[in-house]
Amino acid sequence: MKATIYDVAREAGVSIATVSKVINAKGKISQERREEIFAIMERLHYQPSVIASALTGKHTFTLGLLIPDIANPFFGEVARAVEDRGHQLGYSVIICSTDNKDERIEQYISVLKQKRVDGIIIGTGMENTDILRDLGESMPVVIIGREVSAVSVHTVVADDWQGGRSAAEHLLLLGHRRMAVLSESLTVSSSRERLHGFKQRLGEEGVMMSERHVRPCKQRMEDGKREAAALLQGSDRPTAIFCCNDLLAVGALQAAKEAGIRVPSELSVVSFDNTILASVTDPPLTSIAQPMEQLGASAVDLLLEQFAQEAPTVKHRIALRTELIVRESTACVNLAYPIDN
Amino acid sequence: MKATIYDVAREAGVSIATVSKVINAKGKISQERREEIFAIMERLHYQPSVIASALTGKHTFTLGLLIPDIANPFFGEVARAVEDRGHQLGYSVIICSTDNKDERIEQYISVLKQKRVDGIIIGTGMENTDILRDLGESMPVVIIGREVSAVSVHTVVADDWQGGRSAAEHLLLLGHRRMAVLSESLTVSSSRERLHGFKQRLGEEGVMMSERHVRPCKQRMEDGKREAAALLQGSDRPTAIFCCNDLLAVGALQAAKEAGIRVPSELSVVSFDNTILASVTDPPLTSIAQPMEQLGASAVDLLLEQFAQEAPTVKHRIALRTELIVRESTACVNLAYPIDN
DNA sequence: CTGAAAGCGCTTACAG
DNA sequence: CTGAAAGCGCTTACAG
Repeated sequence: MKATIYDVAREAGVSIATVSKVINAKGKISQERREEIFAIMERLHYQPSVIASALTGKHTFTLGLLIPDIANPFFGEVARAVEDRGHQLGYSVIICSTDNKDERIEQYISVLKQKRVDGIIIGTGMENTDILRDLGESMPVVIIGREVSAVSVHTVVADDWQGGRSAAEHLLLLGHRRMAVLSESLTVSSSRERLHGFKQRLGEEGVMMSERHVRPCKQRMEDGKREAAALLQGSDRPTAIFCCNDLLAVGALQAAKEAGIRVPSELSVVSFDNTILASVTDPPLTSIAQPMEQLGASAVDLLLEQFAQEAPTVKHRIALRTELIVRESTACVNLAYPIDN
Repeated sequence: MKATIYDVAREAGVSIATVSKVINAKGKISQERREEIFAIMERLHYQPSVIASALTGKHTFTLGLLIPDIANPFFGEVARAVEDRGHQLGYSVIICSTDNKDERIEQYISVLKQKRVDGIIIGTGMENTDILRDLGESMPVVIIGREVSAVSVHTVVADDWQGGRSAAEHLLLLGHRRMAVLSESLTVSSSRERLHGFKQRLGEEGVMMSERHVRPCKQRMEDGKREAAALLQGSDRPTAIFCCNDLLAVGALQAAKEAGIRVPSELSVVSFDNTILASVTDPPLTSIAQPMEQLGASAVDLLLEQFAQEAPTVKHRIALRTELIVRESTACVNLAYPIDN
């Protein structure tokens, strides 16, 4: 049988209260006793039960992580960062892939509450933000990777606006003037910000994009491919496309290939996220890197911070800088290739 | 405050035992009482505490999943499958990325034990298999994706041997005779099996591979690239390479590109796993697909099965069929390109 | 510095 | 069909 605190106490000839104190480094216990008790715990392979101590009001040392899909490389990397920071600090993480479905979200939240997790990190989209509001009132929460302005919670995001600007900046420097954007759904704040930053930077140089050059897509690769194909057959074909995530950029690459348009000599492509996908395509993608490690780590820190304070405090919003990673999908506008038919 | 079983009992004018029985559908409770109590639970938003019921000897409804790295797309997909099957059956999963380090493995196992998870799925490599043996004796365990023959535990794997044969078969049909392999570390059983199946099928057609055409690599892409580059500069350059995972194949593609060798016209590449990476490269990779969903689901089923039976039973070993997915990285040996210098 | 006792929110024989 | 009571393995005032 597994040893309990009673076994340790009996063996040491003390009360379980004393053992509990040495385990938790509370109260004053004489040095000798402490060492003796540690020795006994070791000998009996005693491991305190997290279950029992959680029931007594302490933490479960478990966190919930809600994301759209753990199989998506971007969220996989974020999850790894959350896991690592949590592990360092003594917390485990339960993964919850929601597919952005409110129903799954509510199911998962209900389970996490029943398991009394200490806090929840939310990286998933949802229709009904009331879910979030209620949740935020009943336990520590932090949102990662997006804004939900309707609700007041701690938030950590990449600086999407600045990322969009960097993408524009890079392309402008390469001489591009006729550009297009493959964006995600514009109901997502991060997509809006990326687009906004991109357009704004263009505007500063007097460069305008026609509305039909801005194409919102669903998350998937095929969508990116289809929209990019449409973009590439117009007579005012863009010389550069800014894609709001790596998957979309892969689609753009494929569309260009099918249309017989070479990247980067005839078309530059900049993507966003810089997941492993960006380094695997041909050509490898120039991409705006999100600091996924920091994103995950900060989210955990912000969450644990809330355990400490009793009163609800002002909600933080952390925006982390993105970084332009130049690979081979971008080049100077090449005038040798006429772009007007 | 959150409602407890006492609140429900008081409200219903019954004992907590009765409430407990209706929650767990145990014993005989009159239909009326049952319905009345359900109504009250609903009204009070009562949710039973998993913590408390776990302490009383019941399940925690939580599983541990040990894998090398959740950020690796292959394991991301497996994790998603495990999560989904678990969720269906009422279980949550805690992710544990081990980096294949025994130290991390032991830390995680210790945490999982303290949290009294109901079982552990192991998809990670380890040096010291004693860890596994001990673990298997103290709680339900299933190994996924590899064999650890030294220890008797339930196992679910892809049929790696058959997968290796399929790869060989495909290449033979395309007329290839001079082939090479980029394998993972041969200490991993699945790699050995893939290689073995591949060689064996070749042998059946009287095709031999020289020893220097079999190159074990570490997991990483750069490794694959370096080894492939070495392979491609010999005078007896292979016309086809079988890569034991997608990442290695990406490396091979890159090496070929740098050497100015075209895929598939001058070199065919077959990979293994069929993760998202295989569909994103240029050309997209012909790959031996592992049934990742089934792998995950079967692992969960095999684990839960163990909760039912008291006595340790014969250990199962499930090998799931792989499937050849033909994309554009393979083609007939092209005699137009002389391969001998 | 140490311990007795109550309590966390449940489940499970057992008795009626 | 229903309930009283013990117990799961801890922590926490409180008293000494």
